[in-house]
Amino acid sequence: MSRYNAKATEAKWQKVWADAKTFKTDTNSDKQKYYVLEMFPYPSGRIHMGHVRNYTLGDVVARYRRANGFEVLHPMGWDAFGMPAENAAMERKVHPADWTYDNIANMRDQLKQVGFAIDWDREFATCDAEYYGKEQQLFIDFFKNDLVYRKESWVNWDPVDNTVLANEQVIDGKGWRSGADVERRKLSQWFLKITDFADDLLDGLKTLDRWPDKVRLMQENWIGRSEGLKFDFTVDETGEKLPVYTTRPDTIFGASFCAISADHPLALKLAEDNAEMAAFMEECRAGGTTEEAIEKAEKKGFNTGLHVQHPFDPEWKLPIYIANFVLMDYGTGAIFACPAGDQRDLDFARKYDLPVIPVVLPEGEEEAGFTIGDEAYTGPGKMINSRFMDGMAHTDAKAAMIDRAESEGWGERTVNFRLRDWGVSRQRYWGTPIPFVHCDDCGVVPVNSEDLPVKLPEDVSFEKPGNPLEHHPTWKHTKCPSCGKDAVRETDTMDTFMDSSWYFLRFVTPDAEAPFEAGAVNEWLPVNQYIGGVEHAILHLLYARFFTRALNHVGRTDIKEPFEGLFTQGMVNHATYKDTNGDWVFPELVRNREDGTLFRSDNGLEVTEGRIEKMSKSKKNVVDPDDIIDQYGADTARWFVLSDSPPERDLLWTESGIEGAWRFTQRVHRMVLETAKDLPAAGTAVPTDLSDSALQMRKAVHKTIKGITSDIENLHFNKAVARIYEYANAVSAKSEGAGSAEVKREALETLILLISPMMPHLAEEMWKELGHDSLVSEANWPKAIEEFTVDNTVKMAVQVNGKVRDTIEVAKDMPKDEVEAVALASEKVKNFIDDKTIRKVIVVPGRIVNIVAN
RNA sequence: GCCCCUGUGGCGGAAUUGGUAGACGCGCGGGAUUCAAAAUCCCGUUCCCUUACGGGAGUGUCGGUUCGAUUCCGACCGGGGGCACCA
Repeated sequence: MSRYNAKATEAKWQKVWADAKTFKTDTNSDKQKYYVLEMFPYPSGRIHMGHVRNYTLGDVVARYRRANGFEVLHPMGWDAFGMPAENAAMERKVHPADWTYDNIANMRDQLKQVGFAIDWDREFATCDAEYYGKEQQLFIDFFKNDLVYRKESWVNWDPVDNTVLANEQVIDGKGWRSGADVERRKLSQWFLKITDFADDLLDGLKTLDRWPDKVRLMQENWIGRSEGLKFDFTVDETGEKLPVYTTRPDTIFGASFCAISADHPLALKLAEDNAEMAAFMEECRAGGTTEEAIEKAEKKGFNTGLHVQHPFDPEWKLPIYIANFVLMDYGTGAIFACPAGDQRDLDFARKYDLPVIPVVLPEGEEEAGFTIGDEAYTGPGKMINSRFMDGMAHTDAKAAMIDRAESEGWGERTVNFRLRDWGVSRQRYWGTPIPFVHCDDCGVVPVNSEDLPVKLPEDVSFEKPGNPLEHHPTWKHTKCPSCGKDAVRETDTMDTFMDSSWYFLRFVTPDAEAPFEAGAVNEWLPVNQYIGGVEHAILHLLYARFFTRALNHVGRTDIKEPFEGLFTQGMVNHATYKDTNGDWVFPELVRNREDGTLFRSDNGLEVTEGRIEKMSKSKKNVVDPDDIIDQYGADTARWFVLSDSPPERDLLWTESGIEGAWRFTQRVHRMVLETAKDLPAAGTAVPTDLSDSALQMRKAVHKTIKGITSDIENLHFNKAVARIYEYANAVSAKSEGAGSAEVKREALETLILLISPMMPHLAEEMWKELGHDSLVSEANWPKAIEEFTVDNTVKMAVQVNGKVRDTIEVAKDMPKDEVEAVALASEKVKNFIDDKTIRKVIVVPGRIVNIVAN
């Protein structure tokens, strides 16, 4: 018997599907709709195993839903704008567009080889003017609805390359290319008012019950809603107001200083004639801006010499410091500090020798001896040293303080968010141009919609540092859309997260004149199952949720949430290898010696195996999907990425694992070919009279259908794979007598149907081998016949004092007392009860009997 | 620093969510087939004691709740992730 030729067979069926447009979606179908989407890829050049895993997961869902009668939308596109294309342009002198479209062509070919059930007719790239022109339209819509504004904002500035750097391009405070010290600069930039939706984005999380809890929690923390008190201090020396926000108004009598951000207006004003202070503020700005950097940095301050009056005692003066841990973006950019109740404040107070007054007494502590050492106390407790709040629980004190401030009129209850508005300006070429014009007379004016898209100029140079749009000779010179006078185009382009915030809408009606057709979008959205990496848990998913709300707000859709179900898959890992020179070695070059040591096949150097890590080019622990498909076929690769690990966890890629998967594809092929000729014709009914072994097999068939169906519904693909292995063993078992041939056919056909979402090419080939003229991709998902999924008897463990001593097989519906009698009758059990007295017998029907004796 | 996740044989992982721990796969050992190999098939495989029959221990560590804990609670130890211009 010939072996299964995966390569030829897979190409054959891919052509059949493509020619027949098997996976084309009818947007206006009457069938129940199901939208399954994997996060679209960045066209980096070649697909990697992470892509194979991601798109295979989605493909199983898509094919499974199709088989269950849904009209499935499963599209593919390209997240095609972004920095790597510009880097390639600089390094290799290729145009970003050429580089990107070449990469797309490559990756499209690669993806098609894996045999995904995708409607390729809907494909687009976000760098198509056709796409980003619509995005510009939406941006102008948002502008007209007051969701877009401009403000000054800080950027990382590379003074040598004359360019704005992304955080990842700043390494130890230096520009990644120039090595120059990075400066912070203020630029006028475009923002989207995501904060308008902060409460709604938070509330919406509660409705997303098919999202991982982890992702919802991350978003919740990101939005960071807090309730507190906002009030004005009075600056003692000047009488000015200094607004502060605090989430701990209960600790106000523990206040020992006031801290303001280095970007605070008061600080800026004071620094005008204080060079030392200005230098300190510069130093604050030079530090990292990430939360981590701020939290880890040493707490430093600069005494302004000014004071504020305590709100409850005008004679009580608190010094005002400029501090490096206070952010201008959060709250009012000014805080009062209670060192006893906040670690940062405490570190600061110790450093500058400021008072530390405990105000919250932990339970079990005596007020008399209680002091704060090196650790602030942030937990619950009773108020002390706090006048009218003394004795209250700290939470009650917080409410009482806010109430008092409000009734006395000097402060107000305030909800604050950590979430900041979304800065979408990028000073780069390869992105969606922001469709605005700067006119001396009319100000900032949107481009007229009939003039969209504002296309990127093609003749650009990356020789000069900085934004190519900025120094293009003609592109930015235009006429004002409003008054017609000479004017200048905006040269900022949009954050690529804009592009990925609505692509899932465009897929529904990819040829629409408008960005999308609302009617169809309202029918198809939200996406029923969205699948992608957890690295997008916050930004992409939050921006997409915001964008969807914004579109709803401007009247373009009826939907609020874009993704009903979310699944975040794990990474693909592989062992790392290093040779004796300390160079990383590709796994394909590593060979085994008899004694278990490793060497390089190309130069014979000794190799040691290192840690298991995420596949990455830098460590060379990568396996190229093309090589795997070439060697084993796409089905084997698909089968392997589905097996072994739960999809939400990391997958360990191993040579032996992929070989195991390959053996199974061969096994299925062999099982069908060896047996097909002896089977009754396709469509033969299974008789009701069955021999014992035939009945046994039929039960396995229907139990398996039931199990696999539930596994796939719950995305437990690794369990489905394990169950199919078990099932294959059952189908291979001998069965003879009445009905055995008919059951064998049913069993084999079921096997093929069940693997068809996972190994579609093999399934197609075997379906034909079993005598079918139709495509298995068009076949219905098998239905379990309930009567064959249940057994009349059940095996139960019998424990004595919690230890299993025997198992009994009893009728499924046997009453408890009878089960107990059977259990007690067991010789083995009797031996263990011995002369002990039976105190209690617990019978859990169908599960266990536990006899407690002593 | 803060927040979150995770820990089960030699390995990846199952365990109907409080009810027989180790399904299934990989690896390993033994056997069959073969002139031989590849491929394939069968048997065994948590650890310790025992020829066997059996018995004991066991889900990172230490406690707790329970008739019963991989599962729930507390503390600790190890590994991983996120923290605003990478996408």
